[in-house]
Amino acid sequence: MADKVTIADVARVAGVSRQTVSNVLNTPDVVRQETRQRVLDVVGELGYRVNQAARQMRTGRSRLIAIRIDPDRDGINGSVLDRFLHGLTDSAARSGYRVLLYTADDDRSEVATFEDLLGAYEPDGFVLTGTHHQDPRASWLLDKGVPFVTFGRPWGKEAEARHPWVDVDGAAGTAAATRHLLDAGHTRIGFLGWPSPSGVGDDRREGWARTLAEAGIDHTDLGRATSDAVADGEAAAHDLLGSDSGVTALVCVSDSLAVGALHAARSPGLAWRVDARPDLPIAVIGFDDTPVAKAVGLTSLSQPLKEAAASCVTLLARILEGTETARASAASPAPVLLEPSLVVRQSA
Amino acid sequence: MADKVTIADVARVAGVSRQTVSNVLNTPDVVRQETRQRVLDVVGELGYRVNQAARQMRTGRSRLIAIRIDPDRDGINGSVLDRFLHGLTDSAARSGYRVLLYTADDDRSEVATFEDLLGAYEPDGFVLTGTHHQDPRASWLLDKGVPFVTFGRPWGKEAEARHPWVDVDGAAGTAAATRHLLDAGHTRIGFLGWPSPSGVGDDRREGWARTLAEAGIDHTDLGRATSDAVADGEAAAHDLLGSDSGVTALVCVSDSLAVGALHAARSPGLAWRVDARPDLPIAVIGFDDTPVAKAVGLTSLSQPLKEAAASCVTLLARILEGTETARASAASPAPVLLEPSLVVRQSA
DNA sequence: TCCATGGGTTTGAACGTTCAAGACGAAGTA
DNA sequence: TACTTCGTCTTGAACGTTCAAACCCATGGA
Repeated sequence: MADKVTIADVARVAGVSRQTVSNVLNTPDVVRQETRQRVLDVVGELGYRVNQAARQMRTGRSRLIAIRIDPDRDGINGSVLDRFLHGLTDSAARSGYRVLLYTADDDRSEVATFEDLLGAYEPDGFVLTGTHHQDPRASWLLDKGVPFVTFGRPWGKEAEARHPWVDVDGAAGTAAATRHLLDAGHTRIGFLGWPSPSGVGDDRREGWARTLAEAGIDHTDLGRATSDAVADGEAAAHDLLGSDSGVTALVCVSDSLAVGALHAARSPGLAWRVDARPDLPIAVIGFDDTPVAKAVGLTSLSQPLKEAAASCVTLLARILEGTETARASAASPAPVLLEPSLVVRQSA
Repeated sequence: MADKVTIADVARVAGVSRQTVSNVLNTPDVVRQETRQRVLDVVGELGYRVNQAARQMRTGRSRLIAIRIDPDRDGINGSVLDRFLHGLTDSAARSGYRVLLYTADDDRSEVATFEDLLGAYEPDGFVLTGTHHQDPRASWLLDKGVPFVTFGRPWGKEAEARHPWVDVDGAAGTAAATRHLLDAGHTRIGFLGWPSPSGVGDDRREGWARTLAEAGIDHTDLGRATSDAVADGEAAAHDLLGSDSGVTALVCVSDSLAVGALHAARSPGLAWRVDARPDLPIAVIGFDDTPVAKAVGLTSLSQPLKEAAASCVTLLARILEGTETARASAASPAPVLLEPSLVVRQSA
């Protein structure tokens, strides 16, 4: 029973032509103040809303931003994307865009989905997450001239400046965490990370290594690398804490590994460590400030996801609102690098 | 540089009319086999994809399903929606639909968003989550004749049969959990829930109460109600375990409360309980099988979110594909009630 | 007086698709 | 033979919007 008010209805009631109504909505400055007001009144009165499909057909702009929603890999980190997505939807709406979801199992099928979407729904732009070395998705979009922003910097060096991106400074985060531990009196501070090469993982490791180096502490053999599962974190932490490295604190690349490390630190087999330094209980810091961290009292680094999402929208909108020429030329907006913040809880 | 292949291009190359191409795609049976094949070949060759905007303008169907993405209230439960959303996007794609996101702070603003979306993007249907008593959203959509499905049954009795819904049987879940505890030898089994009235909360409480009653156990004073936060769960569990109720196990309405209960059960102040029955360590079972549950070894009830999402899409698609008559008449498809499954971990 | 200027408005056309109606030939029926 | 039916295909028109161009009228300068 929806009445379906069209621009022609508004025009008729307001006693003007279709085009004038269109002008009131799109380029108000070319319409006489008096007429403009009259039209706006009628628009409100009839509850007119511009039909996207028709507008899109004429202008080629859908006001749609597409983003992929991941299957939560192994649970814990899932909520990060969730929060980012919420921020994105919110910011996009404020800029007059809506968010369209899609899924894909790997890069190849994601590119196939690009083609599908561009052919059918014609989203104005994409937001890519989880960028990695030699990411074929970015190059494909660049190649086709499709506007996009990545949440995650381009890890391949050469592609660096070729598209806009937003990222969180992982190294700055782990550096802050390491300083926090140094301030608490720890000197032998270990790191639980992911195997290299991993853009995100290497970045986070570097902040820890740099900070220890600055403090004049040799970090040789204080690092471990493993895949991102709680059990792996526990094993690696056991290995590190059980050795004669003297480690009393751990910075971890993720909350998953940190939760594992916490288990290890509290395990009976390592009770002697606690007895050895009762003034310095083993400290653990995670990354991402997931709900799990909150639940188990894990100190962790929180990413400003809302801001990151807002930046993505801002950058994308800037490209989309830019002239065709500006879009074609490679003048992509400056990247945005945000700082995570340390949320201190019981674990450190 | 995208070529933008239209139906006219395909028609020209294949040597037929626009309409024939359209028929090949929409009603293949009216086209001669030979012609059909020729057209399909050209479609593949040129990489033609039907333009949604144009199709939508003509047919009034957008092939878009809208759903709200919540701000994760307080963390732990957030990932439930996340997983549901992924399943929804996946199932929708298989049925030829895409998922459009929106946000809203409360029911009123959500209804306002309905109007906005229906006026502009014209989604074919909505999926509502978090249904509750006297939900104004469902009535508004019913009123306007907009197709929708709710994930969560209608809790107001009278509205019961008026729209299709999908839900997970909370009572069946807590009943299974309670039986699991009974089988393990527990008899004094407590329940940590939310204050009544709460559709979901009352339903889950009922499964516990019923099962105890069936086992001939009086559950008076074995239940507690509190808001959904870890600290609240801990306090309530303390209260219940500390009393002389003899409680040795807890079924909880959510993982948040269960995590709190776990803390309480392990707290030094209650060590005497463990000593009293060393054969029966205090058991805790949560609800939702969140990443937190997995991380802390909490036994929990897992909702079949993928199936739930698939059912939502199926029901919605059935309405949308139905004839106009069927849509107008109140013959809404039968509701779907799915069973959660118990994931057993260390805590019970 | 005539023409150029420019602000404000209107008119036709087009975007790509599908609906409704019709055209055409072959085959069946009276 | 003529009329109907059927399968296959084609032709205008329409969905609601915006672009491009034209129109109208008041103003001002030559």
